Amino acid sequence: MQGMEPTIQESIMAAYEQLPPGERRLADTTLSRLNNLASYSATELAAEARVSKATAARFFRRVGYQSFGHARRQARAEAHLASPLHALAEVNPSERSSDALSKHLATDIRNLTDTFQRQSPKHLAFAVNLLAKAPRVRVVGLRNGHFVAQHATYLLAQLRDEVASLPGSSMTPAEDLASLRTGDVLLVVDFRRRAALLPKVVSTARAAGASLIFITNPGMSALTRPGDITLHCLTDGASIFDSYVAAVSIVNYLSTAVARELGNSSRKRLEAIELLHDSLGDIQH
Amino acid sequence: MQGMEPTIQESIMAAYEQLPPGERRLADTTLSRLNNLASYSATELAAEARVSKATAARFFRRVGYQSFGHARRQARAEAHLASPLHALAEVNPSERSSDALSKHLATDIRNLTDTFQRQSPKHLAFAVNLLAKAPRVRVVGLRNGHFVAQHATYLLAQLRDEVASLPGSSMTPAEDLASLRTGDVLLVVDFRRRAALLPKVVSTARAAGASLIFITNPGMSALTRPGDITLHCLTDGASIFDSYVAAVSIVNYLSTAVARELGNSSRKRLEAIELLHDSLGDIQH
DNA sequence: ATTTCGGTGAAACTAGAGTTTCATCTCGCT
DNA sequence: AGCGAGATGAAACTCTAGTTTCACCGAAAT
Repeated sequence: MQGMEPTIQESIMAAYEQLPPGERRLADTTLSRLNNLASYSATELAAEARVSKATAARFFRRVGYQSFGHARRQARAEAHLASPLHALAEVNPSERSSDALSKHLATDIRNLTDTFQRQSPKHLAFAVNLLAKAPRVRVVGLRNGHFVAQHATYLLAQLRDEVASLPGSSMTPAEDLASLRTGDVLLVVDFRRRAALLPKVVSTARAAGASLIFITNPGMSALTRPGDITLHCLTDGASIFDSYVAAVSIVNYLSTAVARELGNSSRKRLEAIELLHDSLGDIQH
Repeated sequence: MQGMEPTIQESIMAAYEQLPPGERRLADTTLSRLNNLASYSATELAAEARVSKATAARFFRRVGYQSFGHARRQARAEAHLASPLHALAEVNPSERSSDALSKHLATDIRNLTDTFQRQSPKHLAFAVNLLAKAPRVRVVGLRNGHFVAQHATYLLAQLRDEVASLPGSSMTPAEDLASLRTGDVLLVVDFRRRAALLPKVVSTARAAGASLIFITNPGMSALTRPGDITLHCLTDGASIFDSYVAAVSIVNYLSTAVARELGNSSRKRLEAIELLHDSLGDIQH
């Protein structure tokens, strides 16, 4: 670990004994705010320690930083390390080779939490209601979104009738789209690097009077119109590939909520499917 | 609760739909920094969202604050109120919230962390090496595992040649399986409620001398044999449906690691695919 | 007692952050 | 096409936070 620059705390503690009284008070208040130091201004810290701004400026220089700004920047970097996410990511402290693994995990946890944090319960409830009550539900997702769309279709089809992925077995989605009517729902999975086909699908469905629900990442709003429901899912990847963990999680949540809303009817349907699979020997228990 | 001033998040979300594109990007970066928003300057946020400082100033005014300074002050007040990560607090057994959304999120975070915790770096590295170096890679997943298998195929096919999902376009996987030889890899996605077909696929591949990598949940080992690689993914759902978030995350991680292992060759392939898509007008940028 | 020297705050100074203005651009609408 | 309405960035501007200067103070040393 040699050659590593010291943390703020280490820098301050190293100098602590040599500090004059005023600066020592300042050191104390600084240390006590260490976790979110970056959100305090030098002036505030100075006031808290009952010293002048001048002393504050000198203090941060004395303990080794070029300026308060430098100390603050490092403080923020450290705060990031000390965050709960990082702690969780350190699942295996013995392994130093698991660095990429920790980073990956941290990224996905962040995607999940940030995604759910920004969901509006109202929008979610509205989406669930549509998915439960619409005469037909169609799901479309291309390229990156395709597998998410398939998952959604698979789950919803266990709960209710008239759920289908499109394009279905046929090559083009035209026929499937043609069957859409007012009141039907099109669930659109639309991620970065959208396929060129998608805008046409969407506008066709819109023209047919279908309600639209989008699962998309922030910054992809070009296809949406007022009245649509948009559920934003973060897709930041730790490396070259985007991560669709949050989208999969949202799909699961939506499906669960649809099941709850449908109540008995969906339960019966699930049981019927179960029975069918059993009699076909389709599943190994 | 009436008369209570809205939180930063609420303020932003309320205006979110009406925001122009630039300000919306800014809203996204702001929301993603919500935890320690106070430690960022408006200039930094603006740079992150690739908008001008002017837009940043307008943004905070538009969402209802007198100035950025007011927003920042409130952000710090909230940060001290709200737990570091509201959601993560719900993970531990205090369990005071009956909120379905939090429970769902907590379950998926637990799935992720527990899944990564139990991965052996050695097994992972071995799997990555196989996926990178094998002459052919085939991926199979049925029912619940199908969409995960598709995702894996989609990602790996961008990195190397000879990756395919099976069953492919044909109805039965027999022909695809027939082409497997010693040294090839079969990636098997095998979750609870396995389809009856899967054991046959696996035994055929084994007979052909292919190496087997399993992505499966704990307690499904019936198909594995010594020498296979098994990556266990938790699939506990918060409610009726199992959650495949951890599996999707592992697939992403594996693919990323394969890309790293292949280095230049995979980079070239990615670029070639990119170029191809562009020339086909397949993607909207 | 005098000198010296580091600590300190007031105030001048500077730098940089935040705001405002204004010209440009891009839509949607006639 | 032509015309608003709104979005946006560059640059001017303002203001505040941070730094520096400088005079003063008090304690230790002579």
